[in-house]
Amino acid sequence: MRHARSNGQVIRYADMFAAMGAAPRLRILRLLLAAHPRGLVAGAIRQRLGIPASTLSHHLDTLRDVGLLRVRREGTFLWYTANTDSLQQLMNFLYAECCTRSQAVAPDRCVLVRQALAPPMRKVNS
Amino acid sequence: MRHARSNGQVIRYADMFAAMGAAPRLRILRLLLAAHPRGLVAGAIRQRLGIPASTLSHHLDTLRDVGLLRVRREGTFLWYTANTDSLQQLMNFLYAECCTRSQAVAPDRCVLVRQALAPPMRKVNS
DNA sequence: CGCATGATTCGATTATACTAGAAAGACGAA
DNA sequence: TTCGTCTTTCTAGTATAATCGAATCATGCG
Repeated sequence: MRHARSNGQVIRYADMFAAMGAAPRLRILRLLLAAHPRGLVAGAIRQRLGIPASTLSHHLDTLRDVGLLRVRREGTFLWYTANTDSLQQLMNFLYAECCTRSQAVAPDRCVLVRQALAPPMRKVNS
Repeated sequence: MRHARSNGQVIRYADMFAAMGAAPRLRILRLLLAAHPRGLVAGAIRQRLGIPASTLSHHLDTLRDVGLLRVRREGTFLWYTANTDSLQQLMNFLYAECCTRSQAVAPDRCVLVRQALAPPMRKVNS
């Protein structure tokens, strides 16, 4: 049944949106994207955002549970990185819903498409 | 202070993600996008998704509060439509974080860019 | 007005999420 | 092994969200 899968997909993306739907977690994600692909150790995130360690750990868990983060250990440090595959899927889902399945948002009004279509910028002095 | 604004923007997008972060609401949004630009009356959404009227009303409120929905009255009916401006901003935020501010996701791995770059499909018989 | 219909608000319950101090686990170095 | 550091789990309190029946509001019609 094709519908069952599509149903599960909606739940999956809803979970991802929910994980991003809290300011502390969205900030974490932004930080990790800016630090990509190296990522950051938990302590560095804690220090930059001023979040208590236990609170941060739960937020990282939430993001990891939905597949938005990956983690690898290096000695006593845990390196967190954004999972770009998931983010890509999420963007494509959003684009599909808004611009493909419907014409709600015209494709050429998305930054991505505008950039792809635009002639390369000329660098200007000063 | 530039930081304050960026801070507020993060909160705004987090709120939008949170609103989409529940399966019933994401389904509502999908439905309204598919029905764009006409939208749907509340009763039609209720019937299609099988949600009790009062529950649905709260979900619609949540989506409207963050600016993802618009509503207009026509007689006793309330027509709900997706707010494409907000969705566009949200997509562009996501793209900026993933592909511009960082190179986490290569721009050409986004459906949008691929579509814009690809040569037009040739229509095939049968 | 009196009534029917569409939709929201009220009221209440239940469930889930957020937060964070304290304790415990994991690892490396001496 | 003992210690120190990094991080997570435990525990618990508070807050917010989800749900839905009943009551209410809004509108149009006869």
